[in-house]
Amino acid sequence: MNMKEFSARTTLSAHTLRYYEKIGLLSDIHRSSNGHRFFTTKDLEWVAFIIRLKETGMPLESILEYSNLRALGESTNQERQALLEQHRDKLKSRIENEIQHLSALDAKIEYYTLNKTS
Amino acid sequence: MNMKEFSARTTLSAHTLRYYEKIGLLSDIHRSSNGHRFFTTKDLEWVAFIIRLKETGMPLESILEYSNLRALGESTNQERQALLEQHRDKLKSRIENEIQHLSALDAKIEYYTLNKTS
DNA sequence: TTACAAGTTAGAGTTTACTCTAGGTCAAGA
DNA sequence: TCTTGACCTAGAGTAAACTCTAACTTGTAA
Repeated sequence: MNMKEFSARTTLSAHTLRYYEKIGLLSDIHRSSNGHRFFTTKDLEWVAFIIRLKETGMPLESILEYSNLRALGESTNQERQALLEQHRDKLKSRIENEIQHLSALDAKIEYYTLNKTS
Repeated sequence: MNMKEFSARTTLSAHTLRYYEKIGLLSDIHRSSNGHRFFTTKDLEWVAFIIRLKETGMPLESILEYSNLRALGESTNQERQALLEQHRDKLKSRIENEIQHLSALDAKIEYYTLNKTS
Protein backbone atom coordinates (compact mmCIF):
# COMPACT_ATOMS: atom_id res chain seq x y z
CA MET A 1 0.00 0.00 0.00
CA ASN A 2 1.11 3.60 -0.49
CA MET A 3 2.01 6.18 2.13
CA LYS A 4 -1.46 7.62 2.34
CA GLU A 5 -3.13 4.34 3.11
CA PHE A 6 -0.40 3.20 5.46
CA SER A 7 -0.58 6.46 7.32
CA ALA A 8 -4.35 6.12 7.67
CA ARG A 9 -4.15 2.52 8.81
CA THR A 10 -1.43 3.10 11.38
CA THR A 11 -2.87 6.45 12.51
CA LEU A 12 0.64 7.89 12.27
CA SER A 13 1.36 10.85 10.03
CA ALA A 14 3.51 10.44 6.92
CA HIS A 15 6.00 12.76 8.59
CA THR A 16 6.23 10.53 11.63
CA LEU A 17 6.56 7.40 9.53
CA ARG A 18 9.43 8.89 7.52
CA TYR A 19 11.00 9.95 10.79
CA TYR A 20 10.70 6.40 12.14
CA GLU A 21 12.39 5.10 9.04
CA LYS A 22 15.14 7.68 9.36
CA ILE A 23 16.00 6.67 12.94
CA GLY A 24 16.01 3.02 11.95
CA LEU A 25 12.75 1.89 13.50
CA LEU A 26 11.40 0.90 10.09
CA SER A 27 13.94 -0.82 7.90
CA ASP A 28 13.82 -2.43 4.46
CA ILE A 29 10.77 -0.52 3.37
CA HIS A 30 10.15 -1.33 -0.30
CA ARG A 31 10.17 1.39 -2.92
CA SER A 32 8.34 1.41 -6.21
CA SER A 33 10.02 2.50 -9.44
CA ASN A 34 9.32 6.17 -8.81
CA GLY A 35 11.01 6.06 -5.41
CA HIS A 36 7.77 6.09 -3.43
CA ARG A 37 7.54 3.85 -0.39
CA PHE A 38 5.42 0.76 -0.70
CA PHE A 39 4.27 -0.82 2.56
CA THR A 40 3.23 -4.40 3.28
CA THR A 41 1.01 -5.98 5.92
CA LYS A 42 4.20 -7.05 7.73
CA ASP A 43 5.03 -3.37 8.06
CA LEU A 44 1.55 -2.78 9.40
CA GLU A 45 2.05 -5.41 12.09
CA TRP A 46 5.42 -4.06 13.06
CA VAL A 47 4.15 -0.50 13.40
CA ALA A 48 1.25 -1.77 15.47
CA PHE A 49 3.77 -3.34 17.82
CA ILE A 50 5.81 -0.14 17.94
CA ILE A 51 2.67 1.72 18.93
CA ARG A 52 1.92 -0.83 21.63
CA LEU A 53 5.38 -0.37 23.12
CA LYS A 54 5.09 3.41 22.85
CA GLU A 55 1.71 3.45 24.57
CA THR A 56 3.16 1.51 27.44
CA GLY A 57 5.79 4.16 27.93
CA MET A 58 8.79 2.63 26.18
CA PRO A 59 11.03 5.35 24.72
CA LEU A 60 11.81 5.14 21.01
CA GLU A 61 15.44 4.44 21.81
CA SER A 62 14.53 1.20 23.59
CA ILE A 63 12.11 0.24 20.86
CA LEU A 64 14.99 0.77 18.48
CA GLU A 65 17.13 -1.60 20.51
CA TYR A 66 14.47 -4.26 20.21
CA SER A 67 14.12 -3.47 16.54
CA ASN A 68 17.84 -3.89 15.98
CA LEU A 69 17.84 -7.29 17.70
CA ARG A 70 14.89 -8.30 15.56
CA ALA A 71 16.85 -7.42 12.45
CA LEU A 72 19.61 -9.78 13.54
CA GLY A 73 17.23 -12.73 13.38
CA GLU A 74 16.35 -15.71 15.54
CA SER A 75 19.64 -15.82 17.40
CA THR A 76 18.58 -12.78 19.41
CA ASN A 77 15.31 -14.26 20.62
CA GLN A 78 16.50 -14.68 24.15
CA GLU A 79 17.70 -11.12 24.41
CA ARG A 80 14.48 -9.82 22.96
CA GLN A 81 12.47 -11.88 25.39
CA ALA A 82 14.50 -10.48 28.28
CA LEU A 83 13.89 -6.96 27.02
CA LEU A 84 10.15 -7.51 26.82
CA GLU A 85 10.08 -9.12 30.25
CA GLN A 86 11.84 -6.16 31.76
CA HIS A 87 9.40 -3.85 30.11
CA ARG A 88 6.42 -5.89 31.20
CA ASP A 89 7.58 -5.69 34.80
CA LYS A 90 7.96 -1.92 34.57
CA LEU A 91 4.52 -1.66 33.03
CA LYS A 92 3.04 -3.78 35.79
CA SER A 93 4.37 -1.55 38.52
CA ARG A 94 3.33 1.55 36.64
CA ILE A 95 -0.21 0.24 36.39
CA GLU A 96 -0.21 -0.53 40.11
CA ASN A 97 1.05 2.96 40.84
CA GLU A 98 -1.60 4.49 38.62
CA ILE A 99 -4.33 2.50 40.34
CA GLN A 100 -3.23 3.98 43.65
CA HIS A 101 -3.24 7.45 42.15
CA LEU A 102 -6.71 6.77 40.80
CA SER A 103 -8.14 6.01 44.21
CA ALA A 104 -6.39 9.05 45.67
CA LEU A 105 -8.02 11.15 42.98
CA ASP A 106 -11.36 9.60 43.75
CA ALA A 107 -10.91 10.51 47.39
CA LYS A 108 -10.08 14.10 46.50
CA ILE A 109 -13.09 14.34 44.22
CA GLU A 110 -15.26 12.88 46.94
CA TYR A 111 -13.99 15.60 49.25
CA TYR A 112 -15.06 18.28 46.80
CA THR A 113 -18.47 16.63 46.49
CA LEU A 114 -18.99 16.65 50.26
CA ASN A 115 -17.98 20.31 50.53
CA LYS A 116 -20.39 21.31 47.82
CA THR A 117 -23.37 21.56 50.17
CA SER A 118 -21.51 23.13 53.07
CA MET B 1 12.67 23.83 55.85
CA ASN B 2 15.38 24.94 53.46
CA MET B 3 15.82 24.07 49.81
CA LYS B 4 18.06 21.10 50.47
CA GLU B 5 15.64 19.38 52.79
CA PHE B 6 12.62 20.22 50.67
CA SER B 7 14.35 18.88 47.61
CA ALA B 8 15.21 15.66 49.41
CA ARG B 9 11.69 15.22 50.78
CA THR B 10 9.95 15.88 47.48
CA THR B 11 12.56 13.97 45.45
CA LEU B 12 12.61 16.91 43.03
CA SER B 13 15.85 18.75 42.32
CA ALA B 14 16.34 22.33 43.48
CA HIS B 15 16.50 23.28 39.80
CA THR B 16 13.14 21.70 39.13
CA LEU B 17 11.58 23.30 42.18
CA ARG B 18 12.78 26.76 41.15
CA TYR B 19 11.44 26.05 37.69
CA TYR B 20 8.06 25.12 39.12
CA GLU B 21 8.01 28.35 41.06
CA LYS B 22 8.96 30.31 37.97
CA ILE B 23 6.10 28.90 35.90
CA GLY B 24 3.66 29.59 38.73
CA LEU B 25 3.09 26.09 40.01
CA LEU B 26 4.47 27.04 43.42
CA SER B 27 3.33 30.43 44.62
CA ASP B 28 3.78 32.41 47.80
CA ILE B 29 6.90 30.56 48.84
CA HIS B 30 8.27 32.24 51.96
CA ARG B 31 11.73 33.75 51.98
CA SER B 32 14.03 34.22 54.94
CA SER B 33 15.88 37.46 55.52
CA ASN B 34 18.74 36.44 53.26
CA GLY B 35 16.42 35.77 50.35
CA HIS B 36 16.57 32.00 50.62
CA ARG B 37 13.37 30.06 50.14
CA PHE B 38 11.77 28.61 53.23
CA PHE B 39 9.26 25.78 52.66
CA THR B 40 6.41 24.62 54.87
CA THR B 41 4.59 21.32 55.23
CA LYS B 42 1.77 22.84 53.20
CA ASP B 43 4.24 23.22 50.36
CA LEU B 44 5.23 19.60 50.85
CA GLU B 45 1.62 18.48 50.47
CA TRP B 46 1.07 20.60 47.41
CA VAL B 47 4.17 19.28 45.66
CA ALA B 48 3.11 15.74 46.53
CA PHE B 49 -0.17 16.42 44.76
CA ILE B 50 1.62 17.91 41.77
CA ILE B 51 3.70 14.74 41.55
CA ARG B 52 0.58 12.62 41.73
CA LEU B 53 -0.98 14.50 38.83
CA LYS B 54 2.26 14.35 36.88
CA GLU B 55 2.60 10.60 37.40
CA THR B 56 -0.87 10.11 36.05
CA GLY B 57 0.10 11.88 32.88
CA MET B 58 -1.26 15.36 33.43
CA PRO B 59 0.86 17.98 31.65
CA LEU B 60 2.27 20.82 33.76
CA GLU B 61 0.07 23.28 31.91
CA SER B 62 -3.08 21.56 33.16
CA ILE B 63 -1.67 21.26 36.64
CA LEU B 64 -1.04 24.98 36.45
CA GLU B 65 -4.67 25.56 35.54
CA TYR B 66 -5.76 23.65 38.62
CA SER B 67 -3.17 25.54 40.64
CA ASN B 68 -4.50 28.88 39.46
CA LEU B 69 -8.05 27.91 40.40
CA ARG B 70 -6.80 26.84 43.80
CA ALA B 71 -5.21 30.24 44.30
CA LEU B 72 -8.60 31.88 43.69
CA GLY B 73 -10.05 30.11 46.72
CA GLU B 74 -13.22 28.21 47.55
CA SER B 75 -15.34 29.76 44.84
CA THR B 76 -13.54 27.64 42.25
CA ASN B 77 -14.22 24.31 43.96
CA GLN B 78 -16.72 23.21 41.38
CA GLU B 79 -14.40 23.94 38.50
CA ARG B 80 -11.55 22.17 40.20
CA GLN B 81 -13.70 19.16 40.86
CA ALA B 82 -14.70 19.03 37.21
CA LEU B 83 -11.05 19.21 36.18
CA LEU B 84 -10.14 16.33 38.47
CA GLU B 85 -13.09 14.28 37.29
CA GLN B 86 -12.07 14.73 33.70
CA HIS B 87 -8.57 13.69 34.55
CA ARG B 88 -9.74 10.69 36.52
CA ASP B 89 -11.74 9.47 33.56
CA LYS B 90 -8.76 9.81 31.27
CA LEU B 91 -6.61 7.97 33.77
CA LYS B 92 -9.16 5.19 34.01
CA SER B 93 -9.16 4.57 30.30
CA ARG B 94 -5.41 4.77 30.15
CA ILE B 95 -5.13 2.11 32.82
CA GLU B 96 -7.57 -0.07 30.92
CA ASN B 97 -5.56 0.39 27.75
CA GLU B 98 -2.35 -0.47 29.56
CA ILE B 99 -3.87 -3.60 30.99
CA GLN B 100 -4.68 -4.75 27.47
CA HIS B 101 -1.14 -3.95 26.35
CA LEU B 102 0.13 -5.90 29.33
CA SER B 103 -1.66 -9.06 28.32
CA ALA B 104 -0.52 -8.64 24.72
CA LEU B 105 3.04 -8.36 25.98
CA ASP B 106 2.55 -11.47 28.07
CA ALA B 107 1.36 -13.31 25.00
CA LYS B 108 4.39 -12.19 23.02
CA ILE B 109 6.74 -13.25 25.81
CA GLU B 110 4.95 -16.58 26.02
CA TYR B 111 5.58 -17.03 22.32
CA TYR B 112 9.30 -16.48 22.79
CA THR B 113 9.26 -18.99 25.65
CA LEU B 114 7.59 -21.63 23.52
CA ASN B 115 10.05 -21.13 20.67
CA LYS B 116 13.03 -21.47 23.01
CA THR B 117 13.02 -25.29 22.88
CA SER B 118 12.20 -25.60 19.22
C1' DT C 1 39.95 35.52 57.95
C1' DT C 2 39.47 32.48 54.91
C1' DA C 3 37.44 28.60 52.95
C1' DC C 4 33.34 26.01 52.10
C1' DA C 5 28.60 24.76 51.58
C1' DA C 6 24.28 26.40 50.47
C1' DG C 7 21.67 29.51 48.51
C1' DT C 8 20.29 33.20 44.76
C1' DT C 9 19.21 35.02 39.64
C1' DA C 10 18.85 35.25 34.57
C1' DG C 11 19.24 32.96 30.91
C1' DA C 12 21.31 29.32 27.85
C1' DG C 13 21.35 24.42 26.61
C1' DT C 14 19.42 19.64 26.30
C1' DT C 15 16.41 15.69 25.26
C1' DT C 16 12.57 13.44 23.13
C1' DA C 17 9.53 13.02 19.69
C1' DC C 18 7.84 14.87 16.51
C1' DT C 19 6.25 18.54 12.86
C1' DC C 20 6.96 21.54 9.31
C1' DT C 21 9.20 23.91 5.21
C1' DA C 22 11.37 24.45 0.89
C1' DG C 23 12.16 22.85 -3.24
C1' DG C 24 11.64 19.28 -6.16
C1' DT C 25 9.57 14.79 -9.11
C1' DC C 26 5.93 12.31 -11.27
C1' DA C 27 1.39 10.36 -12.99
C1' DA C 28 -3.42 11.10 -14.16
C1' DG C 29 -7.43 13.86 -15.42
C1' DA C 30 -9.78 18.35 -17.57
C1' DT D 1 -0.70 21.23 -21.81
C1' DC D 2 -1.59 22.42 -17.41
C1' DT D 3 -3.01 21.60 -12.91
C1' DT D 4 -3.67 18.75 -9.02
C1' DG D 5 -2.40 15.51 -5.63
C1' DA D 6 0.70 12.38 -3.82
C1' DC D 7 5.13 11.57 -3.09
C1' DC D 8 10.28 12.60 -2.23
C1' DT D 9 14.69 14.68 0.53
C1' DA D 10 17.39 17.49 3.67
C1' DG D 11 17.21 20.06 7.14
C1' DA D 12 15.04 23.63 10.21
C1' DG D 13 11.70 24.49 13.88
C1' DT D 14 8.76 23.31 17.93
C1' DA D 15 6.90 21.91 22.58
C1' DA D 16 7.46 20.07 27.06
C1' DA D 17 10.03 19.55 30.93
C1' DC D 18 13.67 19.99 32.63
C1' DT D 19 18.93 20.82 33.50
C1' DC D 20 22.84 23.42 33.63
C1' DT D 21 25.99 27.59 33.76
C1' DA D 22 27.88 31.87 35.24
C1' DA D 23 28.31 35.11 38.43
C1' DC D 24 27.23 36.39 42.82
C1' DT D 25 25.85 36.46 48.21
C1' DT D 26 25.73 34.69 52.83
C1' DG D 27 26.39 31.99 57.09
C1' DT D 28 29.19 28.98 59.65
C1' DA D 29 33.49 26.31 61.07
C1' DA D 30 38.54 25.99 61.41
